[in-house]
Amino acid sequence: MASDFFERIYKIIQRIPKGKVATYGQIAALAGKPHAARAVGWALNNTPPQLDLPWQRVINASGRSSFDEETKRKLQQALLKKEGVKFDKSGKVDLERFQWNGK
DNA sequence: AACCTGACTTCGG
DNA sequence: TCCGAAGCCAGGT
Repeated sequence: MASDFFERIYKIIQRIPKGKVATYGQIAALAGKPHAARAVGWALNNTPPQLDLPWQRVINASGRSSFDEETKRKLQQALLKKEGVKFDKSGKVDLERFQWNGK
């Protein structure tokens, strides 16, 4: 578990400012592995809750929540809305506007 | 080492 | 918009 890759991912996610979002692929790229989007998802799914990571700010390349269950999608959207991120009717985020620039 | 699964992404149809 | 297939990475249900 204690791989550098994970450490980098955690740090990167913690750098995402409130009111902004990032995609799995983007995080993977910042972590040094442009094609490890899936691994990022795996990492998040296995992240200890006590780390208090803003996981809600991580969404897929379509600007949507990747959860199957609607209850979880709603939760994620609710948390983001509270931070100022807006969703359209279909539950999509305007990435052009809310995606974190990486700085 | 091989095989499977997954909070992914991209391309076609 | 929706679905399937292929490519990619890490860990082991």
